[in-house]
Amino acid sequence: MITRETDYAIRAMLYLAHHAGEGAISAAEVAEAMDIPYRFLRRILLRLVGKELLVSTRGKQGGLRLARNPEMVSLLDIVQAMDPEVITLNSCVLKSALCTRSSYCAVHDELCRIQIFVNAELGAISLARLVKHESGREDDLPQR
Amino acid sequence: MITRETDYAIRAMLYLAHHAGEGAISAAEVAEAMDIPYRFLRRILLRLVGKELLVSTRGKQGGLRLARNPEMVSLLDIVQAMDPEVITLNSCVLKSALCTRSSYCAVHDELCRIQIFVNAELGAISLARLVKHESGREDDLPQR
DNA sequence: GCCATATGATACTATCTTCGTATCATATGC
DNA sequence: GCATATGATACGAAGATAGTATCATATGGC
Repeated sequence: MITRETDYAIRAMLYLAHHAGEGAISAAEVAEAMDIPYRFLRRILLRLVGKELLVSTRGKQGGLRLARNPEMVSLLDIVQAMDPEVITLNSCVLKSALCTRSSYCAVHDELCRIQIFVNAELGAISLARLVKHESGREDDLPQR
Repeated sequence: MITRETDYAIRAMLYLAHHAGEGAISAAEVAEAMDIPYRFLRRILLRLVGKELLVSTRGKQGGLRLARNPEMVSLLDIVQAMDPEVITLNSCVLKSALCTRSSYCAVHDELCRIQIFVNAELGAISLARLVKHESGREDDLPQR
């Protein structure tokens, strides 16, 4: 399950992707536009900067920008930046050694197979693609 | 994420599938064989009975049996019996009305698409298939 | 230089979920 | 009648989640 924290991270990245090339945008603006608690968002953005998905500039006129082109950032990048394990189907997919039921587990194999597909799909969804899909409905876009 | 509770439910169902046609098996035996805390398992089995995936008989010589053939029980059935929401990628997949960011959300659409695939895959994995896959390794099977 | 504005870093807290235990009631075969 | 089995709930500890608070630091404009 994607947590609300990760959901906020995706929304924030999407907002910045919508306004890519417009210079730095403040956390306050993102919080306001995307309806995210400001202080909570601050901590999330800090993490995204740490994971090098965003770059920040401090001081007046400072703010956040995408570190890469929207084409080069996937949902998987964001999800993994926020929590490397959050979307796994089952803990044994990651930590197979912990599955003590037997040395071979058919469930594990099946879940791994599905997990690989899910990760591939998330990896194929770029911010650019999401922005493009939403651009068909200008009314609903978050405006500055 | 599949919780440990759901994981235990799958293990228990698998054990009962392995021994389908052998009459009722007690919760104590399943707990012992599958290394699951007995009282915790009791509550899980109660739920599986309530969801009509298992049938129970009380009293001496009582216990649990699969309510259907192993071919007719999928991982999706078990997961949904334990927690209808647990495996969803994002809460907005289920409760789209709660997604207030905008009336249209590209992320929602993408996640829904992946979720549908995951559910279809889980629905296609029957207990019979899992038992068959494990049967190639008799050493690892839980024996009575 | 000073100050408003911006992020960096981290500590704290309330609530919810998860995992597991405990208790008592009820049914049944020998 | 008693050992053995499930039915139904209540309870509790630990961890995750969601959000708040505080202080430090950097920077542009006056």
